[in-house]
Amino acid sequence: MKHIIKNVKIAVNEKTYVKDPESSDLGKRIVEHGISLISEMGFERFTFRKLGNRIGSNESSIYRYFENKHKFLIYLTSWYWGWKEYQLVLTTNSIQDEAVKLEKALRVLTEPVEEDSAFLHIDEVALYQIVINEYSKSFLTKEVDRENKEGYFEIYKRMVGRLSEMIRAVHPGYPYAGSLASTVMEGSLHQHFLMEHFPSLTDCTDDRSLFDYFRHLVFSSLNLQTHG
Amino acid sequence: MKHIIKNVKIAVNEKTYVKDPESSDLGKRIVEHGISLISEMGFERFTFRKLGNRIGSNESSIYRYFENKHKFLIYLTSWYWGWKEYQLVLTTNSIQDEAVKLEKALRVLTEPVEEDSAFLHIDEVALYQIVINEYSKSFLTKEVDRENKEGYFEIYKRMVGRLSEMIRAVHPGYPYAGSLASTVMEGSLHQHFLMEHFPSLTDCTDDRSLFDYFRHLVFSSLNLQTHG
DNA sequence: TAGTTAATGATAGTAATACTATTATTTTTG
DNA sequence: CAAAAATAATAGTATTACTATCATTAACTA
Repeated sequence: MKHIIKNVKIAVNEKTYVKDPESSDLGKRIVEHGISLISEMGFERFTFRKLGNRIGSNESSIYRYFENKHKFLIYLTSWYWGWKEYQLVLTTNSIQDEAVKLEKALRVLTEPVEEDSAFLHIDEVALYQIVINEYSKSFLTKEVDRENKEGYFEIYKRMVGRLSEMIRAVHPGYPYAGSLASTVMEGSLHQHFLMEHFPSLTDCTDDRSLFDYFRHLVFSSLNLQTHG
Repeated sequence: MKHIIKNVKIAVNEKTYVKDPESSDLGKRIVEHGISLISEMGFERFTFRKLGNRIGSNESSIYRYFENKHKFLIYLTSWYWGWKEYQLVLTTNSIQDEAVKLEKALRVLTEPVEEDSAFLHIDEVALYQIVINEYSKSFLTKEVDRENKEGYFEIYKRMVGRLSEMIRAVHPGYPYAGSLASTVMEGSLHQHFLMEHFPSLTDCTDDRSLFDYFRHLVFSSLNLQTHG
């Protein structure tokens, strides 16, 4: 991913952290090794104590950055969606043809995640694995309504909104733009998971076929031929 | 739900329990109140100790039925999918027209869950809420491959298989029958969740529109008009 | 440069969780 | 009625998810 603007910072809801991890070296190491630890051992087994050990720092210091591991997960996944949104806007912005724009958006959402050299302490590929395996856990909770009110899922929601706008632009009369957009967003993560763990439940074998599937799904829903 | 055959028992993988909860009164009370407790407080906050307190029984007794709460969740959700599969087979079996059959299958998957008087100790409506809110957590783990090998997700997989068969029967040349089937299975739970917690991300407002959305999605993917 | 403040680290402690083990009591069954 | 099976009671362990306090180090300021 190449950036036009240098020194971009992905903005994440300030309520997800106690102290901005971007503001210090320790904060960045928490994020960096938090990503690797969660992707290695999974969110359930991950603890701040283990993370402290890994970075040679103290559990209590991590609590000064994040209230608990749930908030930490929301921080990380929000960062991911903010980063993806940035890519989405950047790649689709200049496209005039609405169908081509929508197709490009689907490509951004399904294509393999690559390292972004603009954020040295963040391993986007590992973070993507976390999003695939853990993102649902951030909202499948009893606190979801309160946390939603507090804005923890704003970026994701904005992204679904952008995608449904693009769908509506291609076919203004289609009545399920929001549902289709959220199906694609969630579905692409799910199909990725199935590719890795339940290959018999999907026909997708790589990112290319994943894209083809969703392109076909969306464009036939909109009664259009694909542009590939 | 009316049953043709009386005394049906939903078969769940025996490895999910230590002792079959259907085999005793205590077992049934564990299942009955386990469902209500999990749906009330969510899976994270649910513990065997709390369940023991609620049913006036002992924590250690519950461990004689289920190894841990994760296995308990897999038991409950497997039961749900087994029950749904039974309905799916029963309602679609006699239908000759493949498109009508597929449509009926989508209806079974999206229609509101009703109490089934054949299983007195199971509150299917509450169980459906558990499936919506917690099912993903049963496979989004680091143990998923081992547990998949041990057959914990067989019923769900069989159900996706049945649905993809129906899709293929309607349109043999369609190359994404498995992906479409798994998208519908997971997507219908997800859209239900969105209806309750993120209404701005979906156009579905009730089970009727949920069905309409998925019918349109599936049938336009297969280049067919709907039969409604 | 000393003094203050801020950041981090070390240590301890608590309540709850997720169990295991042992023994006692009750219920079922032959 | 005795033996076996099921359940209950109690206790105990390691870990988790924190909170609190105090010590140390780094940074910045008068």
